[in-house]
Amino acid sequence: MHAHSSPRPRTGSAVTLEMVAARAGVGRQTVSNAINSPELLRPQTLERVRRAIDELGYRPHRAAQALKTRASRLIGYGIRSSSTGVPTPVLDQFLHSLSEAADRAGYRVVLFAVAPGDDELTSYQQLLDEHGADGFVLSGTDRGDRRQGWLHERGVPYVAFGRTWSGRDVGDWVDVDGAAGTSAAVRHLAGLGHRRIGFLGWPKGSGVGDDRARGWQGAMRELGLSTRGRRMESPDDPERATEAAAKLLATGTTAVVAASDTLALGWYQALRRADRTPGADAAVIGFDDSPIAPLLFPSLSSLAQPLDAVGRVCMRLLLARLGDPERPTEHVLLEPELVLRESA
Amino acid sequence: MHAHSSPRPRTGSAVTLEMVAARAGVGRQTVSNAINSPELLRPQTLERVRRAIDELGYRPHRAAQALKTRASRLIGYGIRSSSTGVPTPVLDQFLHSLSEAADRAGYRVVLFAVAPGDDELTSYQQLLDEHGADGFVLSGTDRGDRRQGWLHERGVPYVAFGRTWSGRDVGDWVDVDGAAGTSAAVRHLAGLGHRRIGFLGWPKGSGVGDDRARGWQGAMRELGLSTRGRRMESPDDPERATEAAAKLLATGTTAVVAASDTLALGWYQALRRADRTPGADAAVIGFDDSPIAPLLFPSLSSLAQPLDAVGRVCMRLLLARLGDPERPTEHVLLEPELVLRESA
DNA sequence: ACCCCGTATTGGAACGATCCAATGAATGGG
DNA sequence: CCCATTCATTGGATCGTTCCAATACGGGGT
Repeated sequence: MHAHSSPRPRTGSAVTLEMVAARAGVGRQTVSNAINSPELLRPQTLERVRRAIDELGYRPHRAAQALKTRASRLIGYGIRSSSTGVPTPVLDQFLHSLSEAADRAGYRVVLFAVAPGDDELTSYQQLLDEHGADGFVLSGTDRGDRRQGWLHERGVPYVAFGRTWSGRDVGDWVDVDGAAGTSAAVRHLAGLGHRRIGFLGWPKGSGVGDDRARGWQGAMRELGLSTRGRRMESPDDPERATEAAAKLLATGTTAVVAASDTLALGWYQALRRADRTPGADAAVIGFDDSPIAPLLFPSLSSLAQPLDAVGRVCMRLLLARLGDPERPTEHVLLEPELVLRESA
Repeated sequence: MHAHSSPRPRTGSAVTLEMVAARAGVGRQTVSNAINSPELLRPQTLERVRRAIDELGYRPHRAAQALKTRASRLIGYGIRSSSTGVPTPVLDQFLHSLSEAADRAGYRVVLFAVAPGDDELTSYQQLLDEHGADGFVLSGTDRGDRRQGWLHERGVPYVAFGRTWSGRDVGDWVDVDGAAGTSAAVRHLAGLGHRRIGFLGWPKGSGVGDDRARGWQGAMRELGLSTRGRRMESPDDPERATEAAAKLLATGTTAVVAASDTLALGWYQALRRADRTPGADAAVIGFDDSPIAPLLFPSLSSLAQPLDAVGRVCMRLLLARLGDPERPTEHVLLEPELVLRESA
């Protein structure tokens, strides 16, 4: 067993194609081919070049490649300026898987600050003009989002995490099927014997929220259960959510599906004020499986968005689009996973 | 009032220096100078060139710049592979402010996946060899972290969010002063009349945790309060935290400073089991001000890390280092902010 | 009028990769 | 044995910028 330190040379990073070529005793282009079209080389030559490459620790200079091939192998991810108040949600794990998937394909994710307000598009324009990205990933699309249309018009490759909520449905997207999630939640609660299942949602008008409401509604109908008076709305705020939950409780609702974990917490609090506790006889299922869910007492069942998968699929669609700008658009809906804990 | 659409031309992004030069009727280099050293031009020429630049919507091609200047104007941020289990914490807001600060300085943050395990350093090596980043930002430094030493040896510019917990203290870093935070928390609780103030911490050996414990200890001593039997340890897990908190409660502890919000939740739960409720007579202050803090009932007071500031300062130090590799290293400690809510 | 000097402006060369057309080597058929 | 044909390999030109050395310009001093 040899020494622990890797045998690979930690050469100073000024190795060029030409140097590798000299070492291997071949021409410059042959080395390039060894990397990009190995099938062109005679096996024996290939072997010799490959040895030279890793003896010298050669890596192609990305800027030089980008300049010649007109492709930066960078994917832009615009993060909206914090001055808009709310930072982009759940971005963490999504970015993680996105950038891992990108790496596997030889791409990288580059973050850029998006100017708030009217001219958020100029940030995209700028990155494009600079050739600073080959394509984009959007997230947090909402009604009236101009980015999809804008990018589409210009034929810029992109994928959105989140469907097109307004305007024509253009471009590739990946989204989580909120309706399928809430629908599964309803069926689970019904399986536990609940009949008076309510929905705690956001005010109508938000694409995401309405989608989640629809799943509850659909499942209730299929099961032959009445939805009358079982739907309450509240902004995503604990105090208001508690009030809305209290109203549901007053109508004899025994279980609730919530559009977010925050709203689910409203149900917790409403129960507590009524001197009851969440669980078998007063169940609740939240949405997003935020880090708080397992920490609550009792721990909160919730619908987890498959963010890892979303990231991977986004990158798959984007790469396909980069490879063939003319291919038909593709939409992918992924199902959230019902994570069962004590609250249901 | 003119039409809403911006008057700036949305030119296809193939504008080069040469084209601008032709339009302005000057030489190629003059345009370059207009951008990089405007003081060299006669005001009149400068004006003419500038007009040509934005008539054509010119932006320098970053790859070409990078190739010639040997600087990519990209900052690498390695995110560890998810297969290690826990995703990097609190990364969200930090990345946000980091990348905004970078943008303001004409830099951008590029994410790269770090191979887990032994050879995480090869990911850094690779990015360097490719000239894919001019410097790095690290976060989540812990004991036995080899990255700092490795980068330092090679003279690679970097900043760490998190001090060097082991080995020689090398390189620039920015960190949050955990001790100052817990110390402020103790003083606040003492100001409310508490005398038997406990500490709920992580097992000894983690740099961050020990630091937070130290602040509590120091403040207690200064106030002439005894710490005997008032410190309990638990991993960051609700159930175990509850047990530890229960022990503190049993010794008559009336207020607790916790090393994390999760641990603080343990105190909540211990109280609840004893049929009491967090608040004036049984206070607690958490750490990190996670999103859950305001959602709890009662809402949790917590020490918020100034992540926006950390991001900005990281970028400031890194830019300074990039500008002058020989400058003395700089360390910045920022104080967390005590966010008071119902629990204290 | 001449020369000189500083300021303003210029085009060639280079960064390190890939594209392309051309060359050299090897194979096979007549 | 030679030429045609394929296969393997090569060096020149190029991407768009900046560095560099050289040139053109405009006065001021003698």
